[in-house]
Amino acid sequence: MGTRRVTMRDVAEASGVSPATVSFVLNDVTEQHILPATQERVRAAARELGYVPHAIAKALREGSSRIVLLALPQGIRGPGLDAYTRGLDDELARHGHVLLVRHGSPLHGGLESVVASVAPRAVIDLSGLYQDEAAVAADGPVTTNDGGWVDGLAAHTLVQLRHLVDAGHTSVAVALPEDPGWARLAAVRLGFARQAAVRLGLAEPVVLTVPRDRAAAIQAVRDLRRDHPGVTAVASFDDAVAMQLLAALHGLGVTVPDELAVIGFDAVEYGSFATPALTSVHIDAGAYGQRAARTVLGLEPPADPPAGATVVVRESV
Amino acid sequence: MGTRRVTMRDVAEASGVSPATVSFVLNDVTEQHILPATQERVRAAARELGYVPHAIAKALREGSSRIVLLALPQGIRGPGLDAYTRGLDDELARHGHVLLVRHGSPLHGGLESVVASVAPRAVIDLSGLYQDEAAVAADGPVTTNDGGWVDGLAAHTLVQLRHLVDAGHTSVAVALPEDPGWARLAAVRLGFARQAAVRLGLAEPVVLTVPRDRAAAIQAVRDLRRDHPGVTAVASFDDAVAMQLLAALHGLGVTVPDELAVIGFDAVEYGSFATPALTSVHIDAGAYGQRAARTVLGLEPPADPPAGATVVVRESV
DNA sequence: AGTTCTCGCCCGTCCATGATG
DNA sequence: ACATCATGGACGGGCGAGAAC
Repeated sequence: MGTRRVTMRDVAEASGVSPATVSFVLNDVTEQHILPATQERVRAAARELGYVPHAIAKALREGSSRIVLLALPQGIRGPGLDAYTRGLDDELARHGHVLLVRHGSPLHGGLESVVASVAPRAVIDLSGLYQDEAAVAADGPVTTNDGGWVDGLAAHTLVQLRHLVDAGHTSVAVALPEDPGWARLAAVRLGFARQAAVRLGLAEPVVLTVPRDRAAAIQAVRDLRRDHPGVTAVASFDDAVAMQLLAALHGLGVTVPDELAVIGFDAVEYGSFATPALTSVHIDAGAYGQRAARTVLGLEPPADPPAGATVVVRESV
Repeated sequence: MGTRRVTMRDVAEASGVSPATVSFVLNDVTEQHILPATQERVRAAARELGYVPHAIAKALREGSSRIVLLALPQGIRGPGLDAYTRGLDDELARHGHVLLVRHGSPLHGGLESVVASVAPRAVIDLSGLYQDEAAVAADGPVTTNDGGWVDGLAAHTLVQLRHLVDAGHTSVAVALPEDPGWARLAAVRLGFARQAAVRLGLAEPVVLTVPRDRAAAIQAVRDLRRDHPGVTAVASFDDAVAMQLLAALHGLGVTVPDELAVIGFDAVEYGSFATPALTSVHIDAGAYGQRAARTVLGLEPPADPPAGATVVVRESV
């Protein structure tokens, strides 16, 4: 119980040297020449005593902890983001850092106070991607040190639309969620979709906002089909929107994919349980996470751009 | 750029007192009487200089940071857990603490190294709930300082089964995921379901393990119906399993809920997009999170037990 | 020159000790 | 002698430039 923690001074005493020497040995400071014999004694003592460096003391000295903070909004999820997080974590671990996630309620004074009380080595703030409409107006760069995650979304959106083109579609709609919490990201993604349409020689995509309410969603789809009868496929913001769409189309008696094709984004597993099973875009974001890690740590990011996205072909396109 | 951070000594100098006095004032130490006029001067100086206490130094002194760490396994999600996290976060914020989440890969040496480098005030480790089968064997108490979250699951499982009983079912099955990552929690939940069955006067529930693979899932359901024709309802481990089940039943041409009713757990939004829309159990875990926060902070947890779960009635039961 | 040590620093906390009226 | 108000400085644990052997 009351056993005080083992400090460097304990190790120093046990091995008959000064704390400074212990520090040099345990940190492999090459500028400082320590007799191999001494090194051995120090290491042995450290091992025997079970010395563990005190992270807080180290952080005080170094000015920041070895934590990297990933700020995410509440309730934002998805396979792609999971992969991103994993890639980030792995690469950080490789360099002795730890990834901690802050699922930020915008309450609580926001990030600053958290950053102040954690003193992380770096912060990757993705919460700007998911702001309410008020914040959407001021659209500067969404985020910077994300390792290209947001830029990657552009490429992935291209993959999504290209699949529709490859399936023979020439006039498509883009389905966006109604939720204001997604407004910022929805706007970003819509921009990417427009760019992709241009590159693919498609007509300007029709925008379909899908309401939460089931009846309203059905109405929205009905309107789309009436106003834009030429549209034969819908590229969805994500799989949740796609599945809402599928449900609405089922309600309307529209067959998928024959009368209207639907493709999701960021393939979730449960998409395969829909009827028809949802075709979607699988995003392997691990490489982006790794890039982000190297960026925030000030290391050279890998030259080769990350691998992109692939289409998970099921039944809805 | 090179502006050194503002320290307590700067504030002391600016207000003509010693650092000690600044500390007493800013921390509202009542044992130490400081002239109100002096207090005002100190506070004014702190405000003007934009003094922010250095969290790491404080942590070094206090022995631990004001971080509470929530350890979760990779990829574990759900509305209930979200609510739990939010309740936890809110209550911690109310007491000047910060919740940080560690989405732990069991690699990276696990929690210990993270704890060592973060020195959190407390750790709530829910990762034990989601271990592989090897770890399942040694089933001690799953977790302790979770504010009753796990115990709550027992109550919620009772709500789930009770809904089936209220709908007139007398012989039910429990659907569990095949994924070994869920084995531990599945075992726990199955235990709760058995207890609930006893309390409700139901027969011992039949266990249905639902394979990932679609064809295999269909086969499993077919077997269930052949071997246990008396079973008229299935209580699912979670909504994902329930939706798999729905898909399999659709494939078999079994009508839901007439021939077989299905109820999910931890109502996800996309359950409403299934056909038929999935009836599920909504878990309001905020109060559990709050309890957990108070527990780990050493405060008195609220006497009244948290509100339970409610059934989201849609179409599948 | 080759090794090792002394000592101040990082910054906030709080006990023991003053200073003042 | 006695509150009341304020301060010096050790401490937590690791680091590393410069001094010392």
